[in-house]
Amino acid sequence: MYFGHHSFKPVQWKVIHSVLTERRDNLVVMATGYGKSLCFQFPPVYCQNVSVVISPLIALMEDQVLYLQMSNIPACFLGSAQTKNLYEEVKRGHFRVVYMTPEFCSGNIPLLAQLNRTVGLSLVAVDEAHCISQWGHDFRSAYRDLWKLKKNLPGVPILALTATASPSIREDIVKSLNLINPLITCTSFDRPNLYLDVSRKSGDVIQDLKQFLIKKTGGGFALEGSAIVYCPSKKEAERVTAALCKLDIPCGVYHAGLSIKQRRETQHQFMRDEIQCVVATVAFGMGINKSDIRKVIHYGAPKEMESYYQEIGRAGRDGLPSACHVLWMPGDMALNRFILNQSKSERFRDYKMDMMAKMEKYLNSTKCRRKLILCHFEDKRLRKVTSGIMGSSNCCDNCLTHFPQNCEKPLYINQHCKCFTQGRSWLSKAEDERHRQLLLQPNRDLFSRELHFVSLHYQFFSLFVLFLQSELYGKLVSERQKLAGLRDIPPALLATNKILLDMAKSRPCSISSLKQVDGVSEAKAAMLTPLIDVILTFCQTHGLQVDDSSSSTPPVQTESSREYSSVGQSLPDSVSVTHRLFQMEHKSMVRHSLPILCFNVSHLLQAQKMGCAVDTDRAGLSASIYNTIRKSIASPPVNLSDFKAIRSRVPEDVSNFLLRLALYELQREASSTAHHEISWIEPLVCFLPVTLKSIRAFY
DNA sequence: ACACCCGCCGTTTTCGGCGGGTGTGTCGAAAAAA
Repeated sequence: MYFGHHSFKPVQWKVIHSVLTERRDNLVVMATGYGKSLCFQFPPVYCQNVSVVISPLIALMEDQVLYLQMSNIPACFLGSAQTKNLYEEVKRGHFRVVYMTPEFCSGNIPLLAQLNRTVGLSLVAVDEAHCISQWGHDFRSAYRDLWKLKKNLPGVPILALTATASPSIREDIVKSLNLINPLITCTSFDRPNLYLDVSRKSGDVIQDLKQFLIKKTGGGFALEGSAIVYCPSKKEAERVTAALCKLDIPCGVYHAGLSIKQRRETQHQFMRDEIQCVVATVAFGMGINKSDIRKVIHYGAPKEMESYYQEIGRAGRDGLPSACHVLWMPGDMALNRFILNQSKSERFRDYKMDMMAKMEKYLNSTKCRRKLILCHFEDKRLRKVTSGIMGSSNCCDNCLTHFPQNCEKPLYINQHCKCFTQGRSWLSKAEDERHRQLLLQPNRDLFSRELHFVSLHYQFFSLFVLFLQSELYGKLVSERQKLAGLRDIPPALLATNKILLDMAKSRPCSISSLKQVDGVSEAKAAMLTPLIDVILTFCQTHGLQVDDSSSSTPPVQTESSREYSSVGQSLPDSVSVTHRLFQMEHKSMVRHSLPILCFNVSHLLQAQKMGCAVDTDRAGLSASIYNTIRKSIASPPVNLSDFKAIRSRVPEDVSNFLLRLALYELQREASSTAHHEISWIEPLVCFLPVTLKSIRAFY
């Protein structure tokens, strides 16, 4: 099986089905990361013939060929950069997928026709089809010649694919390629894990960018995760690079003024995480297939919504939270205008000026940025895409109304929240293994703040509960790095972060269970075998069960995991972890502290409710408190499930947590079957061995 | 349209102001040059 454990997503299946059964033309507008490649890679493998894929960039083709070869699918590319003579092999049908540039394609239509007669073409795919409209007028006239395909290969379905196309561009694509009655498929343009914001720049690079940097303990600055900084000109890119280098941030520069060798080197270093940041012009674009980019910063106004969306689309492809910042000043528009004025075609110029005006409107807008972007791309006749978008603190600067404008959210928390002052000092100490214990003091202010703020903290602290999982994830990442280094390929090509995350969750311990992970093919599974050893060692050390999800292989249990699972078989992961820490590992809790959302002790209550033993005395429920509670609800008698009524009778200094703990005990005593939902629990402070890496990996 | 560089001027020696000139993004193919 070539594609391993791939369940087709509905849209992928719809497209593939229409190509295979109806031989119909398709226009596919598919969100980044949805998997549009599968639409043209699967049919030729299934039909045992060949797909021709038109792609604008040689680097892009090289990447995809490498990826397919790793999955044991024969693939190649044809064009001026191809040094080998592959024509005979192509004609013999040796390759399933043949990539080519539009220039090569329009000059070699007879080759395609011959291929169709001998081997059979399952389809011709035009990848990055927005190039037809975006560049077609000016530079890539070859894209405009692709109408020849339909004329010369009448029976072959044409598949136009893109991740960025507004309705007018979609129309242009259909017209330019001469598609006949095409099936038009659009997935949502929404990228919920991207936070968007816009602010003004001063021109002082360090002052402008410092807000996105974190201070290292030994002095100097660093970025959190990989980042791209887009600049409007080559000169500006060099200036920004120099400024970041001054701050000791490992970064590289990328623009068309550099030699191919230099550019390759920068991209290479970036893909292998040898540098944190690439400062670039728009030259650094397509083919950047790095899934863990955490930040895309535009240092200068983007030209238009299409390119902006494409550029920010490079962030957070692994689905983890990422941020996209624009820093601009009105003067930036002048350069964009100048460049546009170079164009001879008046119609083209007018169109682009229009697009630029839209961009400027976006930059100045106070409305939800996500909605603005979606409105730009969605079809007016199908106005439903934006309906599900709700403003939230994770969405954009305009939905983050209670934070000061022009201030980055995490930065704001770092600077203004007392709780995080401790967090920061812990982070700096935690570089040292011996100090990796966490005691966060509570802060009552926290609760008087708005709901968004509390939810932010919830998001942050709920990550602690996942610490074991993220610890394993960190180990898998470094092992992948090692493996990729040995093979001299980009780490993401070996396994995306998404795959590693899934592995950290399900902890596969055999090739067969590894193949159950979405996106792991037969060939990939074989290459990822060393990761299984990492998982096994980790699980043994931490007493974790392997093969957490349903798997054909029987799970291996260690001594401690058996002991553990015997008491809490059906507990959710997070509850199990809490319960184990408290009950089995005797981690201490600080009693009578003010409320803090660092560790959800409702897990303890949940565990208790599900029949697990909880040392109530150690949790703070002394005999005297227990008796006080018992007395205060005894006369007149009150329904044990009426928490509100009970709360009003019990002295205020007894926390909700202790009260609930006592109530469960009382209920158990009374053999009552009445249970009630826990709506709000005061969590307590506790020690938790969280590693630095685990927090960084998730936050 | 705008930023930036360079050289000149005036005045009086070390530098600010001014004005003119220049540069300002990207793609692959192919032909021509080295």
